[in-house]
Amino acid sequence: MGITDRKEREKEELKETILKAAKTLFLEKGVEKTSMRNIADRIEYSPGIIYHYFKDKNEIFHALHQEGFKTLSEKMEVLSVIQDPLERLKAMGKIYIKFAMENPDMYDLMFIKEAPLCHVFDSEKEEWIEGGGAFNGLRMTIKQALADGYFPAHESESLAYMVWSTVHGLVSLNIRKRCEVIDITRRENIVSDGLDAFFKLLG
Amino acid sequence: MGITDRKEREKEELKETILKAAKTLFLEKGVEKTSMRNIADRIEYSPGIIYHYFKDKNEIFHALHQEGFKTLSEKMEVLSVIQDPLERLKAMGKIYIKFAMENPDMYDLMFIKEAPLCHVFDSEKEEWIEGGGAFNGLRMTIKQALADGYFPAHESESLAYMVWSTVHGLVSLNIRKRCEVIDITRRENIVSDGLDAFFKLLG
DNA sequence: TGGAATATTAAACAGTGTTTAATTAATTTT
DNA sequence: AAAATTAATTAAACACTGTTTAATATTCCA
Repeated sequence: MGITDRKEREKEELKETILKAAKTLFLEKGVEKTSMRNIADRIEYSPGIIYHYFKDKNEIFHALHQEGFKTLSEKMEVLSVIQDPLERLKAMGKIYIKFAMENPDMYDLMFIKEAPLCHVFDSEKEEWIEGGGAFNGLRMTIKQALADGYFPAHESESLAYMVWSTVHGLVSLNIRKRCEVIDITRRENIVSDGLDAFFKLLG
Repeated sequence: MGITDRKEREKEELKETILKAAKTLFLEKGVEKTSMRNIADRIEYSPGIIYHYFKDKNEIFHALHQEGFKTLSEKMEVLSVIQDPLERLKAMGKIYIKFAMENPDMYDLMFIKEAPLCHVFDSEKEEWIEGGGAFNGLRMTIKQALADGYFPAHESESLAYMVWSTVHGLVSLNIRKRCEVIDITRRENIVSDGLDAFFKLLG
């Protein structure tokens, strides 16, 4: 039946409209400072309607959260052509940081904010699927590096976490404006300079 | 005159009481979820009174912020006896992480949350004094390390930022519950294991 | 066309940070 | 000591917030 299909589509459309408006506002003025009424105003509907499409504000957040991970993992796809694990690792770091610096609010949503993660993995103890997939790419690369003789005496899981921590630290301190302590002449490029320093350390 | 002094002291006392109540609640249920009425309830005063001692909620946050930095810098004092810069750097990392893991909510307040930093350095462009002091200790240690021949071809500012980023990343990903991606058998000790991996990389 | 289902809304509820004017208490001045 | 002044404290209000409810408008199918 094409009719029910179209109905479904139209329903999906409004859902999409809500999501788009929410995204704009969330990334513009932050999640906390965006109210349901703000979203409703923007799409020219009453606030109540949103609750027909999303359980609550957190569910909207969660939908955008997933969207962000999809975008990031798409950007990581180009890595498959890089054979050398160390080179791939470095390229990975660059992509990660580029994504974070180009979409700071989305990065914030994905990795810094706290609110709604319970939503993400608490349900059915499925352990944060999106994030797990992304981290697995890093883990595999590290494992291959170890197998190829890089980083002797290291162990994959803690090394992978440490690598992730470094790139996350570089961008999150910057996003959350803790870089005021950095020498002003170095501040502008401190994130990529820090990444280079890390690469130098990796060898 | 002792009388005005005592008055001053009594005034300070209520301020201290507010601060203590706010701290308890902030660290118990988070800053966002603690309302001014909650604080007022706890000290058995009306909500309005708080505004006689603090401009707004942010100012309370800021006061606790400073307190956290004082505590952390006190813990760093023992470092002065360590001569070798690399050893001192490692000890620094351990203290930093220990502080963060023992006071996750305070750490969150100091380095992860975003709200009130404008308060901290925007006033008089004095550039985030507390944080600057703490970072300077790291910077000095790194500079000494470079002077002593450690980390050849590295440069102090970006290296210092990278080191800070790594330890911050290690703890902040953990505090903000992004460690669900880590192998469950390794999860409990992943922060200190990650730190060890970093130390191994430093040499 | 009438009845059922759905979409949408207006209104209410309990909460928020903050400001205001009023009230109580303390201090100083007469 | 009494009155006037100042400070401390409060109750009430304002304009918000997320969410729920019952009522209304719209659409669909028989």
